This record gives sequence, structure tokens and C-alpha cells, in this order.
Amino acid sequence: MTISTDSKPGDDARGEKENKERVVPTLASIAERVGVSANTVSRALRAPNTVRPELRKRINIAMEELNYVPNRLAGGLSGTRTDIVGVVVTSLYYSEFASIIDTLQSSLLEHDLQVMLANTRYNPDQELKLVRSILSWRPAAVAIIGIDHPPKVVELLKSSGIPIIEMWDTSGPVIDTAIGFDHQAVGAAQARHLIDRGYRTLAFVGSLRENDRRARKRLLGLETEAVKAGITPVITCTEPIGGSPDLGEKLALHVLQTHPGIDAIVCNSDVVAFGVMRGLRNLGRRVPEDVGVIAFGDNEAAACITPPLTTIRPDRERIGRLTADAIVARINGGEPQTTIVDWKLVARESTQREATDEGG
Amino acid sequence: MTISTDSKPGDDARGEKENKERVVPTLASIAERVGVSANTVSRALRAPNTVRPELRKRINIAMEELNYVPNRLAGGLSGTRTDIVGVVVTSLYYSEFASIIDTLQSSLLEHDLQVMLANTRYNPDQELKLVRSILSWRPAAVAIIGIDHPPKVVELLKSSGIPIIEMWDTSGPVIDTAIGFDHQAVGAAQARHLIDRGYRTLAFVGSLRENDRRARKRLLGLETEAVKAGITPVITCTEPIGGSPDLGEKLALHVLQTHPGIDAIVCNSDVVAFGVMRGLRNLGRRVPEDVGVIAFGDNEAAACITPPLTTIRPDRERIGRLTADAIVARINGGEPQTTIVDWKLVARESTQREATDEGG
DNA sequence: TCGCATAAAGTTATCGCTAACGCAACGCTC
DNA sequence: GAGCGTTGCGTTAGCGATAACTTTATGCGA
Repeated sequence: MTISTDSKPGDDARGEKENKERVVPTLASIAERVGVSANTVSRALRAPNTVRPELRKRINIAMEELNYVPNRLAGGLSGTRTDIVGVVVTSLYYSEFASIIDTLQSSLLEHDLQVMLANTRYNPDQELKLVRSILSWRPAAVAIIGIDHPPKVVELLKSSGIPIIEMWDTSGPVIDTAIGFDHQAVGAAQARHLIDRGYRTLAFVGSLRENDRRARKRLLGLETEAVKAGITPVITCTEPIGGSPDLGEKLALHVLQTHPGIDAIVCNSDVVAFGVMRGLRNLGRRVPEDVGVIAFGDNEAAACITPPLTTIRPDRERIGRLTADAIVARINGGEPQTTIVDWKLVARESTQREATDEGG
Repeated sequence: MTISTDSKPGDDARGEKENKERVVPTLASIAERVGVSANTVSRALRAPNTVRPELRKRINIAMEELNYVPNRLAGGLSGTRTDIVGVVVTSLYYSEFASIIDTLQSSLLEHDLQVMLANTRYNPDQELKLVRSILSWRPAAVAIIGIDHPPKVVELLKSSGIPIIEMWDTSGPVIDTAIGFDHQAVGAAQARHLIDRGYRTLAFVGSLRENDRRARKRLLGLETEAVKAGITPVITCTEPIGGSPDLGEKLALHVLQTHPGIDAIVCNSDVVAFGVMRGLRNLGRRVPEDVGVIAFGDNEAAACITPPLTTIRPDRERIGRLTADAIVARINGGEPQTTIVDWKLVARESTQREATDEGG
């Protein structure tokens, strides 16, 4: 295989000799070449069966030869609607929302809808800026993570007049349509699970960004449920940085130093739990015998680490697919509605206490 | 002939009373409200210091009150360029490209460039469709994973006349600018590492999609280097589906059944390796004593599983950042260039053979 | 006071496409 | 063969911004 790296971007141009200045072809140039009006070319694209087959074929050939790519800025400006769907997520790290985006975008593709992505990184100012930016492209719809947005964001989204799908969280007032689940219930389930398994001294650990409202809801659920059982969990969190194994390890060391009696740790994410378990190992604490660990997210590695991690599995692909469905439905005049998507507590070894000294 | 359109979208004028139908404000409506021409409002946005401060303030207030969001379809059509950057990736699962996208988009945001995302899922037909779709938005630049594209895609990208940044792979002819590394060298390094550690019977395992050219390059490097040492690796791959722990487990069982003598497994991705190690455990093979495992990707969990996984760590964030830099530079007239980004073989326990019976 | 540079706004002409309408040419019915 | 619906394509008028001018104040030196 010969690899030559000096490829001039432009010296291919086998058609137009004098292609010094690349001329991006327009509908009009296609029309001229074929000898019809621009509108006929437009029709050949949008409503092919209104154009004579023979003519249509000639038009298609011309478009192919000139490498015509329609200008959707013009199309969108002229027509009523674009085929953009704005997608706003709060994070792209790890697997948190990647697979939602994955299924969402591939489902939308079937309807010829194009994703415009924005990542707020849990920064509300950025969220406003990005939502504004996305709306300026006059998208057909917007899908956004969460239901807790700055007031201005809500105002903008509402006044845009397009379908707004809020994903991931459904516990609260919604702008239009929501698809997700109740995070407080997740926290409660985590607490219940640990208590049922005989754990008694709970800690919550992780990166709890101020604007990660979902994490706060889970924590609230955890506390509420624990208090019911007469337990007050220890909270150890960091604010600014995101979750990572290293953070988990650090927090595990810290929390067990300050509260040696802790026998169960709830992690804000699986990735943090990975580090927590490493930290526990370094401290000589056995999981699950000495300390139980439960997390949230069901990262792809959760079942592969030692011991396998008990965690919460949200059905991300379902959320992605249902969001795409909802977008299409709403665009076609369907009614707004809120859909709860199931999640599962996947009990693995990390919370499997051998002997339950006190029954749950 | 006088054409009279009964449904004047302008007869709301300033009578906001009858606001049953939401009216999306335009530059003109702001202008009217303030009592200036549309162009002045436009200037207040684009070149604020050409507008009297007092007037500018009134314009800003009006925009705020009406929740004005500029229509960039119009702006892009009229102006020379949009602030869209098309980003084309081959996968969104797991951590493969998520963090590239993450850094890329947040770096671009600093320059007010907006990401439009497309995911080809390793499907060349989809790649063509998506590239066409992205180009139809007249982006300022396109960043795309890989350097091996269908000819038509290359043709379209070249004839678009905008900067094209190819990411992740640099081993071959490039359209314009590339930022990545040589995957064949990665494969060679994997082989050398295993051989140096005393492993002698190598297997390559994973999902090897036909259009994942990078994986094939790594495999080629692996084979070439192994053959130099008189070793012929066993290849066991699946085509259609993507990599996952379950796949890894299945393949590990299979490969050790058919080739019991294997003492080292190279995995196409960390996620596959997670499953491979689980499979080995189930078979009673110790890692790294009986079988060494090396992978590619440096997933966030790689250092947390047991034993910690030896793997290749590409500098994704650097690639993301450099890609953003390159885009900005190229837009501002900089020259195309190819940049090699370092990767690292992170040696952990999964290839740490206690006794090296034969020196490397 | 005139002349001229400068500042601050208004005018006009696109950008490339689509929607709505216009209008031949044709086929069908009675 | 008059009437009328179809088919197939052309014409015209925007969509909402920006760029390039033009026009109208304003300041300032000679």
C-alpha cells in the first residue's frame, strides 16, 4: 500500500477546468444546466412524483455530477420548519447520556431529523447560552436532560412554540412532554436495599454538583427512607469536579477515616463506586462483608469488577427511543404527555452480606 | 395582478393583545418597537460600538422583553458563514469518542461555534447520508472520525471548500487536516509488550466491524510485530455487533476452547477485555499468570477491575482540544497540517507475569 | 464660514430556497 | 367540440437576516 500524504484539496475536480474558485452549486445552477426552472428542481427533490420521470432523471444526474448539496439555511428560512432537533445534555463523560444520545439520534435519523448537540456540563449559564443558540436555528423540537432549568431557559423554550421533550427526570412540573423517572424513588430504593441487607450505617459519596438536581433528588430519597428506619446517613460530597474513580477512592478513604463505623456506601455514580471499592480494598475492608456498596448508572463495567457492583439501571435506550417517538408524534400534532420509564435495582455481590446479624 | 394574502403575518403589528398565536419576534419587530430600522438592531448585535449607547440599551431591553432569538437560518444565508461545526463520529457507546466530543464542543463554545453531531455507527451508507446532511447546513468546518471514508464522502467533503479535520487516525492520505495517531503502531506495541513479558501464544479478540478501519490497522500492527518474533496470533472476531463485556466473555470461552494453549489475549477494546477477564476467571485461568490480557482505550474502569487492565491510553482530550484549535486556525486562514497525538501503553497487572521464563 | 472627516442611522439588494399561484397542454366526458 | 379536471412546469413573492451604500447629523480646523 502506497501512502502519499501530499494530497492537494482541489486538484481532483475532473469536470470544471477552471475551478480555481470552487463554486458551490445552487438549485438555480442545476436548473440552468438541465434547462428548467429552479422550482422544478426543487420539486424533483421534495415531491418527485410531480415531475416527469424522464426530466427527474436528468435533474438527478445533474445534481450528482455537480455534487449538489441543498442549502438548508435557505430551505429552512423559506419553508415552515427545519429538520433539526436540538439535544441538550448536562454531561458527556462516561456512559451517562451517551447511549441516550445514540439511540435518540439513530431513531431520529429514520425520520430524517438531524441532531444538534449541546453539552451544558451542569452549568446553568451555559445552558441558557446553548439553548438560545439552538433555538436560533429554529429547530423542529428540543430534547433536554432534566426538568430543572433556570427560569429564563424555561421561558425561552416555552415561547419558542416547538415541542420540548424533557428527558431523564419526571419528578416535577414539566414544560411540555417528559420521559424519565423519579429519582427520589431511586434513592429510597437504594436505602431500602441496604437496610434489607442488614447494613446500618450509611454514607453517601460522590460529586454532587449544585446543578445536578437529579442527584439531589436521589439523595433526598435516600435520606428520607433511611430516617424512616432510624438511620441518618453521612454525606460526603465534593462540588466542583465531576465523578471519577480517583475521586471515589479519595472520598472512601476520607469517609472511613472520619466515620469508621460506616458499613455501607451509596455512590452517586458507578464510576465513583469503582474508586470507592479500590479505596476500600486498600484499607483492608472487605466488600460486601465489611462494607456494602451500591451505586447508580449501571456502567458497562459494573458487572465485571470485583465484586460485581450492585447498582441502578435506568433504561437509557428506551428513553432515547421514546424521546424520538415523542418528538415525531408532537411534530405531527400529538398531545404532550409524561412517560415514566422503568429502572431496575440490579443486586450484585457488592451488597450481598453473608450473615445478616439483624433481620431487615 | 394584485396578490392579496389574507393571513398577513404582520397584522398583529403592535397589538399584542391578540396573542393567541405566538409570534416569534424578528429583527424587524424589535426595530419597530424601538423605532429604528432593522439594520440598526442588527448592528447593535454584531457591532455594538457603532450604535449609540443609549439606543443600544433600549434595543437590548426590547430584545429581552420580547425574548428575541436571532434567526440564524437567515443570518447564515445572508452572511458568508455559519458558526456550525459538523462532528461525525462512528460510535457513541461507552467512552470511545464521548470525551473527544466533550472537549471538542466545549473548546468550540469558547469561539461561539456550535456542534452539529452525527453518528454513523460504522455504517458507510449512513456516513454519506449524514455528511450530506451536515454539509447542507453550510457548516464552517467538519470534524470527522477516521481517514478512511467512502470515495463519495471524500469527494463531497473536498468540494465543500471548508476545513475538514480528520480525527483519531493519521496513518494514510488525509483530506485536509488530521489529528490522531498511527493505529498500526499501537498494535505493534501491544504485541511487543506481551512478548517482552514472556507471553508466546497470542490471540486477538473483539468485535471487528468491517468498517472499523482503525481496529484493522491495530490488528495488522499486532500481526506484523508478532510474526517478527515467530508468532502467529489467533484471530477470533465477530462482525456485526459492537463490543461489550458479554461478547468478550463469550469470545474468551470460545478461543480458549479451540486454542487451549493461548497465554495472552489482545482485546479490541477495554469493554471487551472486562468480559474476557470474567470469562477467564470462570474457566479457572489466572490473569496474568496463566493468561495475559491487554486492551485498547483506557476506559474509566480499566484501573479498577481485578486485576487492573493493561491497555492503551489515547489522549482523547488532547485530540478534542487540538481539533478545536485546528478548526479555529483553519477558519482564520491557517494552513492544513497533520498532528500526531501521543498515546501511552499503560502497563498494569493484567500483563504482569510473575516469572518470565524466556526473556523478552 | 466653508470644507471635510467621522459618526450614526437609514435604504436597498441580495442569499438560496419554498409556497402559492398561473397557465399551457392534454385527456376525458357528454 | 365545448367544458373541465389533471398534469407539469414557470413566475413571483417572500422567509429574516447581512453587506454595501447612501444619507443625515456632528465636530473641528483653517
